[in-house]
Amino acid sequence: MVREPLGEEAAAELSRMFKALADPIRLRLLSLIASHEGGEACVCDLIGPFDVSQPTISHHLKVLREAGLVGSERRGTWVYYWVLPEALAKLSALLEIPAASAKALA
Amino acid sequence: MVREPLGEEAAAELSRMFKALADPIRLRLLSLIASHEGGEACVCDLIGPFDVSQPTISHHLKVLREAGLVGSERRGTWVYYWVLPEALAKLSALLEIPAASAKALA
DNA sequence: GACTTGTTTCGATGTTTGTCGATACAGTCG
DNA sequence: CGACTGTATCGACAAACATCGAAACAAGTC
Repeated sequence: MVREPLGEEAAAELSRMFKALADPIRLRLLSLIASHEGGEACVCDLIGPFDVSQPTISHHLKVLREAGLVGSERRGTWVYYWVLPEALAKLSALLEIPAASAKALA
Repeated sequence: MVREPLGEEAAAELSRMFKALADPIRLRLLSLIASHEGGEACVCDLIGPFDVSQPTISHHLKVLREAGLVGSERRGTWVYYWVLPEALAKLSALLEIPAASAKALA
């Protein structure tokens, strides 16, 4: 982010991922999934903690899935979700601003 | 994010910051500012690269400012913007998922 | 003070997003 | 097969957002 001025296409793709994170419910969902034992959680684990309806949770999970932040799979009756660490790592790396480029140290 | 299931208030605050990043123009603005020499840039430097009107750029800068991602100051005729590294570092740290919590390694 | 340039705010408009209830689909168990 | 549980999709609606042009504001110059 500091070295390259970030081309239009790259910015468009990254903004899609950040957009998926730009909702408190989706952030909490992601956190619930990541902190769940085994690194995965079924939808039934994810509905209780929220005040919104089940279809709404399902919608948010779809947004996370289409953004490439989580994977999912049906196993029998339940659908399980897990975090895709590479995607988060990509965003995390982007936001690491070398101290040398901060204004105060320039 | 992995250890704590991320409380409602924390999620709300973080989602506000991610929302500011959830737009390709704002990502490119941030990148332009961060990569500009001296770590800061005046608005006049930030208009050229985009196809949108100048008020729209000003609006996006306001969003970044209110999200606490950049600081700004008027110096004579021009207004300068710079990145606030602590804010980005906070988000970056949040997205660092320890490998141990990935599904495959659980 | 009047003019000019750089920047922000305002009001309006079309689009996107979050949410819901109703419904459809998938799998399990009698 | 039929009933039941878990999950996803659909259609609708209200709220939020990106964008623009016009207008206001700020600082410098004549």
